[in-house]
Amino acid sequence: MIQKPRGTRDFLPDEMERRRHYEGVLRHVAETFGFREIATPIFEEAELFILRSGSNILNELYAFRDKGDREIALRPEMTAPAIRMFVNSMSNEPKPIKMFYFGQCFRYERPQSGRYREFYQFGAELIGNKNPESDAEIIALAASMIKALGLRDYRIRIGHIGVLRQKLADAGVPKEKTAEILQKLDKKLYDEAEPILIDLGVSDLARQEIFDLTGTVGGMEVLSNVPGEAGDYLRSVAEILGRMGVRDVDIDLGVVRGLDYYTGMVFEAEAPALGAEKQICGGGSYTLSELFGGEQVFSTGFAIGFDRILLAMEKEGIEYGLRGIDAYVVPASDAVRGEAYGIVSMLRDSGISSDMDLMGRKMAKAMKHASSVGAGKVIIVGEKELSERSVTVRDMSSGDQTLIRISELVRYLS
RNA sequence: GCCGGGAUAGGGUAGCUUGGUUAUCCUAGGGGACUGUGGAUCCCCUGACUCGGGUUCAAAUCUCGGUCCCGGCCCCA
Repeated sequence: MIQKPRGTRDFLPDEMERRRHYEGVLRHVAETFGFREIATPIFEEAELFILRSGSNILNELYAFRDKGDREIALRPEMTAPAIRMFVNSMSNEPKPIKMFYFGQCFRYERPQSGRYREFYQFGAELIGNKNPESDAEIIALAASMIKALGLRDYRIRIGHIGVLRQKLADAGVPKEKTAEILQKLDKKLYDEAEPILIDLGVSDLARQEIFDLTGTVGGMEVLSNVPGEAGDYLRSVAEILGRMGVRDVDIDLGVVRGLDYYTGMVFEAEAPALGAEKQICGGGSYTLSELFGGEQVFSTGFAIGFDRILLAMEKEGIEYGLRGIDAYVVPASDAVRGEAYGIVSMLRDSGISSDMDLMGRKMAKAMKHASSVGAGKVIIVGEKELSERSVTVRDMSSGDQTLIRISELVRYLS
């Protein structure tokens, strides 16, 4: 038997219906914020992703050479393709450009809980300007999406990469060491960061300031302790979020994100119930367009790990009720089967989802089947009813039955 | 890439320690009883030891390797 490749999944109809439903919830929220959907290719020139993330990502990329000798990679994320698209074809559109996307991405990693080689991301990018308004808008969108899904236990943490980078530079940390230190700080591994800083000759005072900064965690009020431009900036973001009624966010200046290209505000959301792979959303402000041959344009965006957030919802016991089918048409005998085809067809033409027995089952078995496919109503087509140009409509949850004229059926079921 | 735990019908499981009849039970699916009414009962049927090698008279069971899954580490754009 052929198995599916490692780290991939099949989605059976029940699961797919649930996924499509929540995907629709996310789309809807994005649209209410004035974002419009885009789609980009599932594969791109590998170079695109290397430009964004550095050549070390090649290890985790599904990359191959195609028949035309091109270096191709399955997309590992969708920010770079979105910005490439912007540079290629949207750079003269009125700003800000608000776009969102949903689709699968691929990473060659060891699969574990909430981590797959083929996974789904829902993301949004706001291209236009670097200002608190844009950042607040993006955070508000992310917060609204998570809320709309019904997830309860999660935290959104907002930080600012600029402050920390500046601080490290001022303290004399060379550029090539910055990433390593930021990585330690991101995980709050102060014990491991300290000796590196000492080696680099960073003073006691500067080290203390760095640790204090990354340790600035809490509600919006902790921002009053943050000096300088970044402090003012985040206070503006917080102010706008407050006006928008976004409450479920915290400040954590230790949020660092992995990448060099983030320029200012960064944020993450996590669902603690997920364990090791608990991050459900990540984003921030950045510039990428200049890397892809365009002018430098400031953007801010985020991506939600769709699979993870669904997993978190499942762990919280949030259940999705399957829709089932509106009507199931059951001929009472083979003699009236022909009439039943006409009725099911009439219902379908009117937009009422309907099905009928294709297995040649007798009535009792057909009823049973109607029940197992979640039919709301069963339309019993029998000789007795037909003689009055009617059918019997049985409500499957109550068991009540009514005689309805065929000419009235569509109206009755609508 | 590293450490650990797993894999028995479509789903969930017993059996494995101590190798030995036709591999257990539940559920699902198909058919039938009920001759025009589902979620009830009864009967029948379908359907599994992850794959490959080794040990053995004999392997679901012991052993080695592959594959996949799960928990964690690394990484996480």
